[in-house]
Amino acid sequence: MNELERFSKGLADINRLRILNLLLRGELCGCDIQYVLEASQPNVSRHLQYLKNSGLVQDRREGCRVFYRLTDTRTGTRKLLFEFLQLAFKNEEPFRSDAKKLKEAVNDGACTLSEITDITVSSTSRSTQPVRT
Amino acid sequence: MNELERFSKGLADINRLRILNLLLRGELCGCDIQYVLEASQPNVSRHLQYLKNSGLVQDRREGCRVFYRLTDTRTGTRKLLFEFLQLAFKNEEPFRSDAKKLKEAVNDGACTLSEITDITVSSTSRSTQPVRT
DNA sequence: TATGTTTATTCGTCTAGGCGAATAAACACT
DNA sequence: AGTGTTTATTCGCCTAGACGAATAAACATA
Repeated sequence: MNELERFSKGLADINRLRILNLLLRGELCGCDIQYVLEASQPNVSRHLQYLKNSGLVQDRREGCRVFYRLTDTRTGTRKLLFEFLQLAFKNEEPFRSDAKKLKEAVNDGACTLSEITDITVSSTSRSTQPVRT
Repeated sequence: MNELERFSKGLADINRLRILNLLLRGELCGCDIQYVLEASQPNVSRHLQYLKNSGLVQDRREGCRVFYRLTDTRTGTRKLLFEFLQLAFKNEEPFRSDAKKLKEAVNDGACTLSEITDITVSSTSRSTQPVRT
């Protein structure tokens, strides 16, 4: 399967689009994604694996958490794709409310957010321990 | 289903991507699309219906032929999407060879091509009758 | 070792959507 | 009416992929 086809199939689900929308704001751990999407844990995990296999997302383990981030947003087809998505997400639901909810979660002390691009976060809002169960 | 999701599902098949690649060159009738893709007639027709339902393609009947074209490439999310696709198709197979084959078909006297954007066509190459069975 | 947290996988189930063969439908032309 | 061209749909079949429940696995820490 060629690259563009893999990317396109990666986008072909509303939950995966919502995840990409969140990851455009920076690296996130699985539990925060799950919190924003209000989806089941296996659901979020499965879609994250699908996105990894599509070549759109990478991950990194840190203790018992896994952090997910977009793959190489600076070159090639992915760069163009992420630029398109950034604009397409901007004014459509549920992407707007998801972004809002993510911002509030971060302010409430969500797991972690490195490299915030689109929303402003005070440095005191970061914690190593989550506030939610 | 929201607009971005419909568009994304519209892209999630290699034959539909190949069709969009051709339609980026201009309006085309079904038989020419079928000729370039070397797919079965029901296959091409089904994917064209899917693209119509996704809101990416429109059609227009003219006699016993139906001509397909991209929907409103000049505004909103579609404009951005088609700009992305135009670049993404540029250097990847099978989109390059499809474009080449389309160009040759047009020079050989394919059905019709209005509004050529990417390839040059001599005015004498257009005919109302197809050369192929 | 025992417990809690986070993530991944397996299982069974279901639906969307892929395919070609065959048929129908729309249209042109004689 | 009859024939040919082009497009759409139906049929039966099959696979990919969606889902939650349950379980396993990875890790931290008491």
